[in-house]
Amino acid sequence: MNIGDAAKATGLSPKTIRYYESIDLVIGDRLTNGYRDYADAHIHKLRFVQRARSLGFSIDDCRTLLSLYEDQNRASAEVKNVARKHLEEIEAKIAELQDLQETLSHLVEHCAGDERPDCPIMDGLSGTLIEGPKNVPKIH
Amino acid sequence: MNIGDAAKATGLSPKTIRYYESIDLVIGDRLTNGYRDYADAHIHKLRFVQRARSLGFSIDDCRTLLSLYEDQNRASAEVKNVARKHLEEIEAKIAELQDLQETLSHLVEHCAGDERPDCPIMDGLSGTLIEGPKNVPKIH
DNA sequence: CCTTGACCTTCCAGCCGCTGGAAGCTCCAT
DNA sequence: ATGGAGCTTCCAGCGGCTGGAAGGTCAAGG
Repeated sequence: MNIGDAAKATGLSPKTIRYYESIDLVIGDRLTNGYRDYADAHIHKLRFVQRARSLGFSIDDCRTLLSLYEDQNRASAEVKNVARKHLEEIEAKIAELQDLQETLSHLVEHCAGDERPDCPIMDGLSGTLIEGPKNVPKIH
Repeated sequence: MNIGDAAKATGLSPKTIRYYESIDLVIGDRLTNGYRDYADAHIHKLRFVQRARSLGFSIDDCRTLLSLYEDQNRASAEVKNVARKHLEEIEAKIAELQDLQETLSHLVEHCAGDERPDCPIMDGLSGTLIEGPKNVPKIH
């Protein structure tokens, strides 16, 4: 199976599959013409990574999870640790965003939103009303 | 006021202040020795940006907000639009993360987390249990 | 047999918002 | 005069891809 079909089978883009190879995450075979070739085992791994990524696991976590996936003798505790740590990060992130949401929604609610220049949002940003979280979140 | 003091006064790092200059966001004066020099107006702008960033506004939003900040005749509606749009992004992000949280916490809860290899988390990642969001979030 | 076009290959650059580090300059206190 | 702190510029790297250029390969149709 060449990379285009592998892409369709996994929900990843060919670019992403090549990228995963370049970082030694999932490496397919090669045909004599230089084309990549993916067997079922590769497809399973790629799909595994796709799912882990869609749950927000980092590439590094995926690496760990893949090696546990391959390991017949793994302890489920190891998997659970990785997942729980990630879950905690997500929960922390949610809390952080909820803080922002609260501050912002207060500001937005109190802004008339008309043609006049007076604006509590601007006042908030100019003044010392805001004591937000230290780490600025990124929205993507 | 040189860049180090400006950094202390604004909560930004000197690096960040230089970066903001490099992207034409906030530009200070220069002394004859080449050192940057910041007056009160610059400090206010930098602090404004610092607060906007800590609320999660993008640099581009900051650019817009700064120009509204400078504009005596702005309509508060314009500010409100920027803020509301950002608020909506935050809310969308929260919803997305809550989806992940739910999926992940189910998986984690059902994993024994002992020395045996059987693991519902792995089953979830290998199988088709997960139909997560399309856009993978980033946690930072 | 030749062309077309879809696929494949590699490599380099860019996204965001900084941050680290190197190399070199200036200033101030001793 | 010297040392060290702080300033300057420039380049590279973080994560996780994505876009695009330049070129090789393959299968179908004329």
